[in-house]
Amino acid sequence: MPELPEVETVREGLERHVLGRTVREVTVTHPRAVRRHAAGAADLAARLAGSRFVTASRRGKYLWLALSGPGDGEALVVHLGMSGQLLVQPAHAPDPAHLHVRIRFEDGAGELRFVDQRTFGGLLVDTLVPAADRPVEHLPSLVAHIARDPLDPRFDERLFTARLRRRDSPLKRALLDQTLVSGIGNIYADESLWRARLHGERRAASLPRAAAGVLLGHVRDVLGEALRAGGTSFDALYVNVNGRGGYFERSLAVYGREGLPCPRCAAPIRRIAFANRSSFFCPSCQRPPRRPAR
DNA sequence: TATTTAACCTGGACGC
DNA sequence: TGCGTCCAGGTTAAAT
Repeated sequence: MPELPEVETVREGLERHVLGRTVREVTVTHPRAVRRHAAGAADLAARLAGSRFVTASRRGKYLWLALSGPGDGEALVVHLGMSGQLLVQPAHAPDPAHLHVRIRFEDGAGELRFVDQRTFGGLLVDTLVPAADRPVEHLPSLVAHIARDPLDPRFDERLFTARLRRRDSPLKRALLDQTLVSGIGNIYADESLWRARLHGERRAASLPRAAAGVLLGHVRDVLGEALRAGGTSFDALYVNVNGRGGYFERSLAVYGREGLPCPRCAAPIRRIAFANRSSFFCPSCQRPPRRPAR
């Protein structure tokens, strides 16, 4: 399931394999994959044709390829959702299951394919606008509301801590809020909270400033380690552009480990339903708050 | 305004 | 074997 490390791994792959290449033709075989492109599949294809991909960027779990040529000032924006994959494959390779968008290039070499089993992901062409906190930086208008991620050199730690400590909501819900801090999904939220020995139901506003800083440090560590491992793969739903999965799942302490011993204290890991998700935690290391946030 | 909930979606796992 | 149900979860519109 793609979170920041997985999306960044894909971005790096795109940088290596599609930058500098000019789009010849785009074929959309599943309209849901481009549902966020309001003008429809034909318009998306027309906007991309003849344009060249010049940069591969990311904000949180969104990534985009800026265009030059006919699409100058616009970008192809991609969100992988839960199961989306961007694959660079030879044109003669058989179509994978759930292939929704195919992008062929003028050079006739390997094509870019968007594959998505659960269809939560998608593509669109969007206008680039100046970033609110740094107008010299441009990003798609769709992405403008997404906060910087903790690995971004321009991530404002003091602003994050202040905003976190104003939240009257559970800590884990705050970590998952992409307008507060981006790139963290269910897996890395659980892992970061475990490392910080904090329970996800604790009220964010109850966290002392120092503890918020420690938590952020653990978030950075978890994301950084996962990035170096090439991300986390479950059920083969996440792969990089070459179709290979990541290895970070071997390092998970709590996520998906219900009933198994906590690596720190050996207490059995518990799973609870939280915000329409599963939360995994150690009931011994991560004491539930006496008064959980709503 | 701030926060929470539900819906979107598919396929694998599981129970009967 | 076949059917029904549950579960996974990022985002956002709608509800509270």
